[in-house]
Amino acid sequence: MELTDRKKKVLRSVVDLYIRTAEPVGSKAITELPDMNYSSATIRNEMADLTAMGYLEQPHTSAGRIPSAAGYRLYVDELMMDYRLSVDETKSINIAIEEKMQKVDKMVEKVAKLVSQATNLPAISAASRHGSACIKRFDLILAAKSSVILVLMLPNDQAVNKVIKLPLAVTETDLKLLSAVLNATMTEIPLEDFTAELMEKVMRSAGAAASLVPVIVDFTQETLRNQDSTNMAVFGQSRLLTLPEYRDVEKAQRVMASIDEDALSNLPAVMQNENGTKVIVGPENVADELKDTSVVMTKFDIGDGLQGMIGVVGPTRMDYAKVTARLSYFAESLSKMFAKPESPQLPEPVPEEPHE
Amino acid sequence: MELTDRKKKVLRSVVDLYIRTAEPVGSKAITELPDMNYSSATIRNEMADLTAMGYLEQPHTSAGRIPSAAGYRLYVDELMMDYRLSVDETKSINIAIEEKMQKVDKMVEKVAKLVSQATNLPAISAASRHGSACIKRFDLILAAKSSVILVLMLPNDQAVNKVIKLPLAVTETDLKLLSAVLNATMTEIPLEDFTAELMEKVMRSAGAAASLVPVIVDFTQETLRNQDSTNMAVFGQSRLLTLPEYRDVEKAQRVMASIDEDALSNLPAVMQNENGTKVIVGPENVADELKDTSVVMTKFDIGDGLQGMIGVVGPTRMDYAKVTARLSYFAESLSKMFAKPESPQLPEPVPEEPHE
DNA sequence: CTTAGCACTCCTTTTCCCCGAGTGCTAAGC
DNA sequence: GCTTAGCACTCGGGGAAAAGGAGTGCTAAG
Repeated sequence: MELTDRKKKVLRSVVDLYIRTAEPVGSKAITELPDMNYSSATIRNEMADLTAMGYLEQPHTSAGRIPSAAGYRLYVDELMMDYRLSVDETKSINIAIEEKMQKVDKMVEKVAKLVSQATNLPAISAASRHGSACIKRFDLILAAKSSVILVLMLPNDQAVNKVIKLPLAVTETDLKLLSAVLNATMTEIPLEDFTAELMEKVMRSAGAAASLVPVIVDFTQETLRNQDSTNMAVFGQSRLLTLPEYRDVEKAQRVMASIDEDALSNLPAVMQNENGTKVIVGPENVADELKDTSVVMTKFDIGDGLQGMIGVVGPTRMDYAKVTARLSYFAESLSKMFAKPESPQLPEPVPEEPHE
Repeated sequence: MELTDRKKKVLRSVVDLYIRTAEPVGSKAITELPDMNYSSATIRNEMADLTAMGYLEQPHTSAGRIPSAAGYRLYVDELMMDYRLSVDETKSINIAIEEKMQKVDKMVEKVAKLVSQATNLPAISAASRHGSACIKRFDLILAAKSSVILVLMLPNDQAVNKVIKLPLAVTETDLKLLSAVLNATMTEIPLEDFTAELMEKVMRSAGAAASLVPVIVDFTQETLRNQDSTNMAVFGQSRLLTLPEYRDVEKAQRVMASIDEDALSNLPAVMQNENGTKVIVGPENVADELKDTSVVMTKFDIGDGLQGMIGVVGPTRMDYAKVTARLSYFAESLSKMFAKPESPQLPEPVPEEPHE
């Protein structure tokens, strides 16, 4: 059977209405829509066809139709009208984002909260590294006779440090040498390249402070491993409960628990290879508990090799048009924000003045 | 009317049973308890008295009794039997805690998760600073001709850093001088002492690199402010939905939303002046939405002026004995864990020595 | 191809009634 | 005087039955 334009129009109407009302849509409701100059009988025939084609479902004989997963898919891919954000909406998103988000991990939490408020759905946000992290620079600071502070500089200009107690005294000159060696051999390389040979090579050229090398390498590897991990936050789970589909407590509980239990932890990885906004309709989810839950996600750029992601979780009946529009706008604004230098640069050069 | 021993015993039994069953408790159920050698009529009389005294309530005439807030209060303060943790329980808590918790903020999240799992209730955990934070040590590292890395060392050996772009070249010697000045004047002092005079004093002695001072001071203040803030995490909200009192979705939604909306953000402050475990019974909560929700909290010591707190949120009918026992054990184990030095302490900053 | 008409389905809501757990009171018993 | 057996009464919960109604598929006419 062919999917005529009229069938598409009917399908779109059914999805639109169902999104709004959460009730099965009957033929009469469709005829009452503007631009639908057919009788209910005609619509009924079309709906019967759409049901046969798998785009609609019937909860029971004497009920209206609801979209099937395939129906939603078609709707998302082809039928839904672009939702235009109102000036108010863009304004309030911008105001929300403007508030300072200093550290990336705090930012992740705040963004989740904002997105959740903007969509009235539980939101996830994450920051993860694409590609391997590396160390940009090593510094060794002599703190006292027998202890050294190791400072690792990451590509995003964050520093990680560790205090190392020494079994024997080291001179500042030793440390200079060692840090030169470290900076020459162990910077800009990914975790995988930290081989035993590399370590030996470093140790040979490390001179008096060679005994420090194993500790340093260990800590460096650990740091890189941590860097590769993803930072995720979820917010607003309770909003699920405002929706009629989650009147059923059991169902709500299952979904919320599976959100807690990291059912979504693979999303950042999934987004890696996606562009734009991705919609996962109900059964397309891998996790069983989310089979009747949809996920909409989009990514944004944090810079420094960090990849941001925001998304929401909601019922398959979710206002995809509105949600994708808002998410995209969020992502865009965030990308812009991170593109701007976050902290004010030093003021114009001032000529040194003589003083005291 | 006097609260005889028998009345207390009856009250305790009612609370115990109601905690277990979530159903109003009738006189017959009480008589069936071991150690209750009275007829149901006698118990009925006692229960009528307890109701008159305000410790019990009757949902409707022909139903059993449920404890009132006052009843729970009395139960928590005087009547409940100590719950002894089984070896299995202590073991599993210890195993859970043993997993490395490196950074304090990650730790906060993990602990919330663990507590939630151990109690089957939503858990809150927080780390907050009592008393003012300070900087333990400043380091300036010359990264390139015109950029300097500022590393602030906090008392807990965490490092915070910032890259400062310079308007003009600075020598390593300039930086040595500046960092010596900073370490001499700006370490170990709280945020409040960062006055304009202090800054001027530093600038006068800072030499060639004086233009860096404002940026450094700004960043330092910001860092200290951040340190003062409380780090909180909530986990396991969905567990509320497993309890019969939250069959009512509206109610669950209200409670969960108010947890999200920081209704609990004052808890760390409240705990400041408390010792041991604090139980807030339903209506004792300030927030209206939590009037029929109880909170149990306890604190633990992280060291370095950081105060940890863990707590759970649940129905007024909550197994206070079990929950307080588990929380206390958690707190104890965590305090112990943080008492072990995780990393060697940083020695005093040493006066600069001539080198090269 | 469209549409009015109609019989039919079956879910939802409402109503009604019964059941029984639990009560308070009274009077008898220890 | 405290305890307890007995009893009439209350009232919510639950299930069956009935009413209501939205929506369907089919047929036949336009």
